[in-house]
Amino acid sequence: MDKREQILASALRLFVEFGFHGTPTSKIAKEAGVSNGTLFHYFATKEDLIKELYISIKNELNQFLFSKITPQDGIEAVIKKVFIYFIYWALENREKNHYIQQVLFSPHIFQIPESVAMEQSQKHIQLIEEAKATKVIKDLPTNLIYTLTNSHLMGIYNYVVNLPTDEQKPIIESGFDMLWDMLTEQK
Amino acid sequence: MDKREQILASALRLFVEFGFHGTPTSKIAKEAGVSNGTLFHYFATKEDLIKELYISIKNELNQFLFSKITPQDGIEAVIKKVFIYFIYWALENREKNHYIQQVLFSPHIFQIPESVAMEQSQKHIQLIEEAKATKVIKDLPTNLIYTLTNSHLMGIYNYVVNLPTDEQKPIIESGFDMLWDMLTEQK
DNA sequence: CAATAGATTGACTAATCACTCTATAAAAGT
DNA sequence: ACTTTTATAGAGTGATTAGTCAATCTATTG
Repeated sequence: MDKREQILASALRLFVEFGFHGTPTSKIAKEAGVSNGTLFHYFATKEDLIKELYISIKNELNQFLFSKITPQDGIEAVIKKVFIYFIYWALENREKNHYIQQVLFSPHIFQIPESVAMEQSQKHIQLIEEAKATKVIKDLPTNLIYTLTNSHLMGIYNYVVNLPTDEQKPIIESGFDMLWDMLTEQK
Repeated sequence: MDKREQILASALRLFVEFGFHGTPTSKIAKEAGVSNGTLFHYFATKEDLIKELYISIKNELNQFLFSKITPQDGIEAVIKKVFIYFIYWALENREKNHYIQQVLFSPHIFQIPESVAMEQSQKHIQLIEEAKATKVIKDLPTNLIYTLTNSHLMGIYNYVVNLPTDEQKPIIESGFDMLWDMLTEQK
């Protein structure tokens, strides 16, 4: 792992444990095994570090999610895969998931340029639009569906994260079914 | 408003705008119109201030929610009222709602004693237990219902907060219906 | 009214921290 | 081989900040 990544990895661990305030750049550098100066060679400011860490995690997550879908998947299968694999990713990458939330509810979120935020949600928005267009799901505002899906995901995650591994799967599955029932017309 | 409350009010505003790190105690004191020393007379540490602000907001919210229910309300009506009024409270108290989330996804949350956290969720848990016992809602784990309800609430709030006032009500209403459908047996 | 307790002030301090700067080493380019 | 660029180190710095303290002011009480 190169120094830049080493720094990001240490920053992640420390920010999640001690918060942005509670984590001096010196401590990050130390834990990453680099000097103070090196940290500022890669990241001009601490704020930059916070921001780039957020962006890199988001990108990693998106790449992971969309690597799981195959061309022959129908829209429902795609959405289900994105849902299910998000939970598994979050469970395997708890710190990263926590970090995303931490930034989301902090003033640092305003440092993320609108364009970057858009780019990251774009593919998800497209999925919803497609599902709406093909009448698979209800005709609710796209943003409402997007927001509700995200919060439902966080809800399921928050519950299963405290469960023993073997009890997680059924909850995750029925978690998806609940959402799906909510988004599709009742027959 | 006495000085203690003045300090809490200023802290709220500044913490939400600039974050915990970005808000020096001196700035809080200044904005509250008290001296530095006075702030530390009421709150031994900055951490204490963060913690007590959180607890006071949570208590205020709970008191508000349960003041809305009347003895003749059935369990469904009670749950609906708690749901709907939470959204209205959050819309009227955006900073307070934001602050709660901010603490929730920060390391400061670990400063809140377990007992206080329990006390605050207890009444909500009881509602769910009662609804389950009277077979009004599905027999899912209470904690799962609690978590899903909370995240659904946040989802609805996040959506309606950007809407013009007159478009909020129908979304909030159908937001409740969606949740209710999810939690009750399909007929 | 005297005495005690609590409230308030603001200057002060010890510590911390983000970031700079200079020096050197390594890599890349020509 | 020589020059330029990039990477790394780590001591140093100026600014900031949480929290202290001694002094004064303001109720409250016996």
